[in-house]
Amino acid sequence: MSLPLSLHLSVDCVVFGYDDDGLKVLLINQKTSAKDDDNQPMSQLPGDLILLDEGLDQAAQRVLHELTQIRGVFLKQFMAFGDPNRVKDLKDRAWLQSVRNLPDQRVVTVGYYGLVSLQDFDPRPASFAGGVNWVELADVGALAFDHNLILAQAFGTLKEQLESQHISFELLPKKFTLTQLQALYEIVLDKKLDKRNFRKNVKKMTHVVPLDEKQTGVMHKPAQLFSYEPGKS
Amino acid sequence: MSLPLSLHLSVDCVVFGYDDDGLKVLLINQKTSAKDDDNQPMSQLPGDLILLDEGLDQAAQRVLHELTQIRGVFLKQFMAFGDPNRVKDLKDRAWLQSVRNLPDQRVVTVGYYGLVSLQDFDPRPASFAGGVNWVELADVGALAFDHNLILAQAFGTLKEQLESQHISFELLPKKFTLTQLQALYEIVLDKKLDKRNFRKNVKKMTHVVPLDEKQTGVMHKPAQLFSYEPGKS
DNA sequence: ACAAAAGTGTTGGAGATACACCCATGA
DNA sequence: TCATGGGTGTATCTCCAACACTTTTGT
Repeated sequence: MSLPLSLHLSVDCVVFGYDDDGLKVLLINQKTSAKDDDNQPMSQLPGDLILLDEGLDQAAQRVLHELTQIRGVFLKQFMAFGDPNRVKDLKDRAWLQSVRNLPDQRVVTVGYYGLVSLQDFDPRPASFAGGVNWVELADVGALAFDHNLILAQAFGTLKEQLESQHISFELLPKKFTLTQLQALYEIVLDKKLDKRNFRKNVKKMTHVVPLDEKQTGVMHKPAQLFSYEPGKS
Repeated sequence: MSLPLSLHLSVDCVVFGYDDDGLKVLLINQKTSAKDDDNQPMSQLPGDLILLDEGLDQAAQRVLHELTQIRGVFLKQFMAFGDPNRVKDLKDRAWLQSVRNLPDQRVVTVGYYGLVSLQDFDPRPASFAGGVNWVELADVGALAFDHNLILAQAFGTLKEQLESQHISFELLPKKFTLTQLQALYEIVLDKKLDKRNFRKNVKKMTHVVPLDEKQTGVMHKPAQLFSYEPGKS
């Protein structure tokens, strides 16, 4: 039986991005040390150790910014992952040894999920520290550590909280059409919705307000634009 | 800016217990060192540091058992608490110094909520390491560290998940009446429910099955007993 | 017989679902 | 004028809320 000892704590951010193509997740490539064998580098969620004097939410914002240049997005804690062997897998050892002082130290991580509008936020993050990619959810392959598990849990949480928490608007441009909002719901909830009924429901949401503005440059009847007003009711 | 350093990780368990008197939470008294000034000892949630080679869920079960003799209850992680100052408050320093090797070390904690039936589980825990008490939710005073916050969050989570997660049955005896089930719902959700409508809804839950058994020893019409069958649908 | 909680159906209203056509724009 | 998605109302059904009396036991 081992003593209670110190360990490392990290945050990992599962950032979902949405545009008309669908729902994507932000992944970074591990920078493989130059001399490394060049199988393609492994992908992982943006995450890193927390600093000694910062809070968890703060750490998540900092780490995401440092690794991807994205700043100030909605990020919410959803679960801690503490399997004692979660960073012990063979496939992950080389990379850990190249970046950590104590590569064998146990690491517990706190998962955050984040939401971004790819359209007007356009966080095409400066490639830095490897590479940063938006990957379609369906195209996500094997990730480092237990990051596939973390991603799956984050997506589950997103589904659960989409309706109750007003978070859909984080994924949309500031000005959006009802069709965009509906498409987002359909993707996340993975079911088709009826247009008229959907709009009836949106009319009841007092925090979704119509703007005096319409879509332009489309080759069909331009849609009314709406925006999200968190203040309202 | 400080370096990423090791820190301590703990688990804290918010164990709710239910009987006909209502909903209670399990608290322990901090063992004050003998020479200590004897203001009444401070109460806290059962919690302790995790060991180096155990998972989080496992740690929660172990810690709860060590501190309260309770074993094998439903425990579910709900949130990590990582404010860098959460164990730095003056009121908590004396106790930390008496029990920890590194009393100044930052501690991040993972919160678990648990559910127990006080009736047939009857976990009147052996008094050990101070004292163990079931305290009515309304009577909970100031707790050590940020434990009031943790308790509040746990109760919020319980409310949210009571209906969706089949967890009400953890709080009831193995054999229960529909009136008991309804009373539990009324306490947790803090609203009165209609008896007939409630029973209509329960009839739809295929995992609540009637037994060939009735209440005995009551001075009124004895109620049908039911039990929870997790297997069913 | 009485007290005390168990058990049981019906009705009305609100909210959800299903469904099809005309409209404004750019090409 | 045509193609494309935007925008709108009604009928039905399901689900939820409200409501009161009879039954069984112990004393």
